[in-house]
Amino acid sequence: MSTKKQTKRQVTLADIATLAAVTPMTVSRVINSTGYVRMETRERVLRVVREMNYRGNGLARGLKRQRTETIGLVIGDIANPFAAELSRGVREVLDRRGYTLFICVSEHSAKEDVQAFDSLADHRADGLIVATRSCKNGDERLRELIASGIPVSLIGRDFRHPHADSVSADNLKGGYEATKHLIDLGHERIGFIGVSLTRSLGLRRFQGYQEALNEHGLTLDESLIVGGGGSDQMPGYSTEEMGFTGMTKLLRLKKRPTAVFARNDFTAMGALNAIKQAGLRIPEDIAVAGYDDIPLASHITPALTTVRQPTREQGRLAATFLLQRIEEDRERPREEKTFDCELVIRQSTAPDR
Amino acid sequence: MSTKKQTKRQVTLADIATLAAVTPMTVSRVINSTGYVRMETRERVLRVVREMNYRGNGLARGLKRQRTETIGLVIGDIANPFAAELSRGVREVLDRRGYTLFICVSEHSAKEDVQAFDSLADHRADGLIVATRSCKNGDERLRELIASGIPVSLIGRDFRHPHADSVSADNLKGGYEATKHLIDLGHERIGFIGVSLTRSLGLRRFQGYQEALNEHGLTLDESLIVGGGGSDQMPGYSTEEMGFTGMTKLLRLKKRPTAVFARNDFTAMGALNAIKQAGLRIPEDIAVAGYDDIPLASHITPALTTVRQPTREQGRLAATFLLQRIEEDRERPREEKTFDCELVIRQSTAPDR
DNA sequence: AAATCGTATGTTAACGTTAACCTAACCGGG
DNA sequence: CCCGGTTAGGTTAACGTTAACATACGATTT
Repeated sequence: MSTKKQTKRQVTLADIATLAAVTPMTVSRVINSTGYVRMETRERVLRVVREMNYRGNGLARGLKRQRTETIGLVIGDIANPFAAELSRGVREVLDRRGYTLFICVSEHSAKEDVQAFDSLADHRADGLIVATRSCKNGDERLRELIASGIPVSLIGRDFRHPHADSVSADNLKGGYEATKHLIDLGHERIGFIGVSLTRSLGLRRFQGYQEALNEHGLTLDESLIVGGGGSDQMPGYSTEEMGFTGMTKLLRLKKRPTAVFARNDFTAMGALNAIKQAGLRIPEDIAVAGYDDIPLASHITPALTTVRQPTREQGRLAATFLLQRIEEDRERPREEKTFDCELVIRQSTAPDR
Repeated sequence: MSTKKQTKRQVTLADIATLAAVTPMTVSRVINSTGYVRMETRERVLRVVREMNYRGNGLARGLKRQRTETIGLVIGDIANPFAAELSRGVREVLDRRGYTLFICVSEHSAKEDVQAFDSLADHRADGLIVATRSCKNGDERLRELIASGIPVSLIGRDFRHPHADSVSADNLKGGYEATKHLIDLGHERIGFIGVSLTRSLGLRRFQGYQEALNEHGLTLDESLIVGGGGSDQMPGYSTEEMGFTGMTKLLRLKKRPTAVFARNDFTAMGALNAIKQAGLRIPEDIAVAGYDDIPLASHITPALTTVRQPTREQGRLAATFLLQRIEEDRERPREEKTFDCELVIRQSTAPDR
């Protein structure tokens, strides 16, 4: 009835108990719907709970129960549609099972990666889903956390551990397929935009590109590999910039490529733009393939040929693995699943000439 | 040295204390670098801490200290570049001050909005930053949380409260400016893509559109208002679809518009695509303006005329307000700031005819 | 009529950490 | 040689919740 000036101390079970003339335990029972409580008592308690605007203290509850019903998701780049779709898949599963998802963003820096792990572990999340790129410090800390008993599920992270489940897409094969598609169309000078030759050669889709060239008797021309300019850790949203400058560089070559494969769709869109501004046509003059099949890919002109990975499924499965480990057997050996990617052919690729 | 099978019970301060032959309090002092501890003791404790792979329990610490050094950010759509940029601004400030950010996503549903608030409140986040669209239930719960003493900072949310700080951009003016720009170019039939006339007329940028038409003696033609098709709550990433179908509808009109203003850049890009596929040129046949200035906007052909809001600044300021309220005066009256938007004129708009 | 059972509570003791207070040794100055 | 201050700890009692156990009473069952 009267609004309390409850600014200093929070309302506790004990406060409710006093006002409802019962013990804290009874209030606890009412709130959690456990044990026996007489209907009349229940209602009296609930009335006070509402009147006092009581909020349970998750810290105390978690401390006592030794679980928080909370899962942490660590992603590298929040602007990335891939991360968005992933988190939807994760949430689909968690929501149904009554878990809350907290997302931490590490913006692709190793330091923040470790910080994110620590925050979530310290707040006693019941489990972690990690979707950031591997890095030495991060992997090291992850190993410690797993050793200390926190269930961990990995998505597309290049890190194996006997007690961490792992989900990924076969990006090597995806990169291979996209490149093979271009080769099958008759292209022989195929550029790759988005890796720097001095680092980040671990990128799976780039390895697929190399493999496809190899297998089809084409030699890798280093002048056709561009991108990864400044930092290798740049957040995804600026990769269209990389696509643009990379493509611009390729267009200035004496013998420019007739096709390019971009490390992701944003990069591809930057490339598309560079080609258009140079007055060339896609796919007639230069064919372009991307990776990820972001929603926009089919909504631009020309629609982008790209590689789709089952992103939401990866999120769902990672969450499912994690919950199994949490609720069933924390000690079981790791589950692992690699999804196939699917080449989506649209209008941005066509035969050479 | 030897790896413990620490799977059941977590390592606690008391465990460390026993092994280091001190009391838990001393270990606590070492870990928090408070009070007096002899160098030798400190090192002995730290050695055990490392050996046992000890992790502090944030729940217990938070319970005791009555603060968790954690801030919750609630956003509606994780795929939205706006949300991404916002969270960067927030994080910039929080990181510097030693706070951890947990992000909750509510996918634009009222129920999930409330759930997100509750999760964060129950886990005793020290404060909340709310960047979701207003809804009745959400506003109601927010009021309760604020009443129960949780500091809240709002971003672009249509909800006022005497004790919640608020940051926003003047989207009405932004919508007005964009529309005026089109009018100044001589356009008289200007479409709007992205609202349904039966609901969501509260959209500020649409109100700006209406106002601009009014002030320049143009009558609002309802057949030029399209979009908002199915759910009004659709996640942002599918809005390019809305732009495409909306624009397609406009193109089929007997008297089609010579310019369109889209509610956001994704919608604008969908519209761009529809126009191109219809064989028309931008901006010669139809001028297009978007809203938000997402990174991609300047990287497409034609580069998109759009309205930029200082997104990162909004995040920074919301976080700053929140920390002030948390650390200085929880009772102070609300701070409020509305940022100006900036019309960014690129190649997608040109004079009529 | 005693034994048994289901219902409706209350009591106690943690969960892991730390603020606040207390003790004791040591050091230099008057 | 005693006093006050610094250093290096230890002790106690919470923070808010709940699992486990204990109690009490009426209703059956034997």
